[in-house]
Amino acid sequence: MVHKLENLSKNQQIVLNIIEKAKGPVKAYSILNDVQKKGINAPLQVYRALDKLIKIGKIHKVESRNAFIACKNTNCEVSNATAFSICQACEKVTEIVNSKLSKYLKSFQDSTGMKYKKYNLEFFGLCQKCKSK
Amino acid sequence: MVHKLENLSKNQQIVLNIIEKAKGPVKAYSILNDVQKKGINAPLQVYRALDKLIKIGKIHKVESRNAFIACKNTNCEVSNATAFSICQACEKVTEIVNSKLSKYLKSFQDSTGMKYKKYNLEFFGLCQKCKSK
DNA sequence: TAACGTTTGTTATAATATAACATTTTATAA
DNA sequence: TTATAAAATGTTATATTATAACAAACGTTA
Ligand SMILES: [Zn+2]
Ligand SMILES: [Zn+2]
Ligand SMILES: [Zn+2]
Ligand SMILES: [Zn+2]
Repeated sequence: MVHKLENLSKNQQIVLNIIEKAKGPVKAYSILNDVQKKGINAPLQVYRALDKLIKIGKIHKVESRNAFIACKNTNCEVSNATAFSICQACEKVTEIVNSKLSKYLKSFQDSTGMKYKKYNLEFFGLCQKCKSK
Repeated sequence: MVHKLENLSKNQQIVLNIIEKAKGPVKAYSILNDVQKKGINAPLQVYRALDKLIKIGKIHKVESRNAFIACKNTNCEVSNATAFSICQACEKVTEIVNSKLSKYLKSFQDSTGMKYKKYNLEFFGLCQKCKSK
C-alpha cells in the first residue's frame, strides 16, 4: 500500500495535521487562524488544501456545519460514501462506519433510474452525554 | 387537514411563492433580488422567512448547495427526514420520496446507541439527460 | 385592555468561499 | 539533462452566505 501522506504538499500537511489533532469538526477560518504563524496567510491557501484533502479522502466536509473532519475510515480513500452522526446540543460529530448502511445506500435506486456516484448522509440527535442531562 | 398556508405571514408567503414557482433550488440572495420590488429589502427578512418555512416543512435546505427547494412530499410536515438526488452536471435537484428508504433510515441505529431525531441524505450523480450527453 | 409571542424593518457586520493573476515547485518523459 | 506539463503557492481583491442587535408593529388570547 502506498502512503499518500508522503505525497502531500507542505500546506496540505499543515492543514491535515490541525484537523487530525482536533477533537471535533474544524472551521476553515479557525484553521487559518491557527496556521498564520506557519506561513499560511490567506483563506485561499486553506481552502485549496481542504479541497485536495477532501478529494483524496483524508477529510470530509460536514455540510450542515460548514466544517471539516478527519476521516476515520481506513477503507474510505475517497469521500464518495459518507455518513455522520451529529449531536444538536454539543455539536459532536462522529463518522459512521457501517457496511450494511453503506451497501444499502450504494445500491439504492430511485424511481428515475438515476445512478449515484456519491452520497452524504447526516443524522441529527442527542449524544449519550447530552441525552442524560 | 389544516391548511397552513393561511397562517403564513406576508413575507413568508412571498418567499414560499418564489421557491414553489422555481424550477430548481433557489439561493437566498436570488430570492432577495426577486422580492425587492415587493417591499422586502434586507437579507434578514428573507432568512427569517426561510427559517420558518423550513421549520414547518414547506421547504428544505439543500445543504451542499446552500439553496432552498419546495417540499414535494405531502406527508412531510416537518423537515426531519429528507433525501435528495442532485445532478452534478446540471444541478437539478429532486426530493426523493421513498418509504422503504425513510423507514430504513428512521430506524437506523449506530453502534453508540444514539437515537436520531432527524436525517438529511444527499445523493450525487448524473441525471438521465446529462448521462446521455 | 393587557400581556405575550411572532413578525417586521433597519443598519451593520460576521462568516464562508472564490476570482484572477503571477510565480514556483514537482513530476514526467523526450 | 532539458523541456514540458501538472500541481501547488502566494497575493490582493471580492463575492457569497448568514447573523447580531435593537426598536416597532401585529396578532392572538385571557
Ligand atoms: Zn471517511
Ligand atoms: Zn452531545
Ligand atoms: Zn419534503
Ligand atoms: Zn443533469
